[in-house]
Amino acid sequence: VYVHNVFLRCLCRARKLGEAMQILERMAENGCHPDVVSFTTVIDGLFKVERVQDAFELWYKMLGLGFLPDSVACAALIHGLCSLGKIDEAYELFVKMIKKKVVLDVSVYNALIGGFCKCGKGSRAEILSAFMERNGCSPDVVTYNTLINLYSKEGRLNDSQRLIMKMVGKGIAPNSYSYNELIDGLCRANKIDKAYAIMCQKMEASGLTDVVSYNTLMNALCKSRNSGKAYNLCHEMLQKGIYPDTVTYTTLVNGFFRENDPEFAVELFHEMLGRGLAPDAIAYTSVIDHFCRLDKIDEAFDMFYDMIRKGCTLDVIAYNSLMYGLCKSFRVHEALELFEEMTKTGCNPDEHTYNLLIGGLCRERRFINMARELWYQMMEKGYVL
RNA sequence: UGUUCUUGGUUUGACA
Repeated sequence: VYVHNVFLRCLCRARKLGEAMQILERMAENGCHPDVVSFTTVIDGLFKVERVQDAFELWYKMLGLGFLPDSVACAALIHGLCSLGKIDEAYELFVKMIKKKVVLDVSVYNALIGGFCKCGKGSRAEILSAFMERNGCSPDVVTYNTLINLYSKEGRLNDSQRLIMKMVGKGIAPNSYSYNELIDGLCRANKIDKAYAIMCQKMEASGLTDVVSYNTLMNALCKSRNSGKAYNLCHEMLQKGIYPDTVTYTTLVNGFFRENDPEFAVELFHEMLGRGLAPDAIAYTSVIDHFCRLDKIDEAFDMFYDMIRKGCTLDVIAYNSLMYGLCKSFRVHEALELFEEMTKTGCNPDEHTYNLLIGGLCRERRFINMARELWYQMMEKGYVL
């Protein structure tokens, strides 16, 4: 079963859910009966490719076979729903569980608290974290981190710091997530020096500084047009034995493109390849986007094909970037072809897609009717121009 | 062997 489960996980991570489901079906025939772990793995995988319906069917199938979902399975279900914006359904399930007097694990609470945070209902997240205590479930480091992140994103830096003090007081040691979230909050409030100080003083002391800490600082520097300073941090991190990753490079590449140094940006991209770091969809899209802005559509397309060749999943942002570039170069027609393609491949257009296409179509009088058509389509989906 | 928390990519406008 272990081997099968590991294999299932691999398939899910490669987004091969069809195969994963087949394997799951056939396991019993091969005399290897799937367990809760097998089901949870695939259910989680289905959510990650947004197949809610299938995930639910598998969940009920699991129940039907007499399996009792454990806390990990419950958390996976709740989180899956939340990650697709179905917070109300997640909450309903949660309430049902409470009513049945099921003893909920801290990770189930955490999943729901995170869901509330993500959809902008921070106050409900706070309420829930207070509720869990009363219900006999103590918050753990993840609970605290979830709230620290919330506060940091909302700019409530004092609350973030207060929470770190509080967890220490309760004997829960803050980890790198806790501090990285705080650092990120400080950076977003333009307090980069303070963020750096905390990294050096608090994190360094407990060996918590990691690549994410540096990436966070470097991103802040790049955003404030100090990409050079960000780049210099590379040396410092290497001295500490922390190695730049794909995120580091992507951050810098974007920084230098934005500061009108495309040559160095491209050089960094190649340096990344040279170090054996595989660019992901975000790294590719960044370069594609900047090439488009520089009217280097052909180079952008080269990257796009490269990205496909490497098996990166083309997401809505990748399509949007390229379509934007095409519109900008008055190649609206090709943009519309891509639009069709993305719809066919099951990549759903978002608000940005419609805005950019309509913007592109309006630039030429002859396309004005098509613009109108898209506008109606957009409104049907509940987007606003 | 499975779940929950942190960093990087896309649209338009207003003001200056």
